[in-house]
Amino acid sequence: MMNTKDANQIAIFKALSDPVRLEIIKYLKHTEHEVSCGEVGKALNISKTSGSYHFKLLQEAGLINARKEAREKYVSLNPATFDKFITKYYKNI
Amino acid sequence: MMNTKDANQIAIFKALSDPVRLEIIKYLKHTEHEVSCGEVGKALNISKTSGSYHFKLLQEAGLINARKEAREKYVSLNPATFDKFITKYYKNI
DNA sequence: AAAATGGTTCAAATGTTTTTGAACTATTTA
DNA sequence: TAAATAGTTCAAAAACATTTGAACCATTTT
Repeated sequence: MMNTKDANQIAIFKALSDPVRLEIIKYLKHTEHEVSCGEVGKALNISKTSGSYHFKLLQEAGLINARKEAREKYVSLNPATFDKFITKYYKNI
Repeated sequence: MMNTKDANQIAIFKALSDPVRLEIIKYLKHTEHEVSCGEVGKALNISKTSGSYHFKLLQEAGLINARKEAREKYVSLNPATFDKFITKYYKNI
């Protein structure tokens, strides 16, 4: 009764159901272009350890794109997932 | 940074981020017409206590409509919330 | 080369959600 | 009227998610 698709859907909904992660998503939505995890963390007052944890979850859910360049990790929203997934989910449930 | 709107959104995403509740939502999506909590619980093998808990959360998130008739409680999907909310959220984030 | 910076990882502590069983209310059936 | 049925509520237990701090790796700056 619980397949891989469901697991993905749940990962996405879980990712979206936390205030910190919602703030991150909002921040990324505003900025449009990619930003470093550090910038986001500072702006939203998240410790780097906690930030690391949340970015990982968002990444795993496919809600953000991440790219590591030397020391820094750059993240940006993956609008495709957020958008497409939701509509798709509602149609195929 | 966290308003009432956010709280509602989070309640909805939380509601959708649990396997049991997703099963319930799927069940309601299939049946189209209203069904009793007992029927759903039996079909999905959820204890009545646990069912009561999950139906309450879904209700509070506005994802289902519930109506009590004598002993039984009848529930049905509230497609408006599921549908409308998601699109709205993505546009106004 | 040393110190600083940006991130990750780990384990422990803390916090939140979910499940369970017992006790309960209200309604229906025998 | 007694027993059964449909749900709810409560508190405890179990499970899961999040935060914290210390230690770490790699890169950049001094």
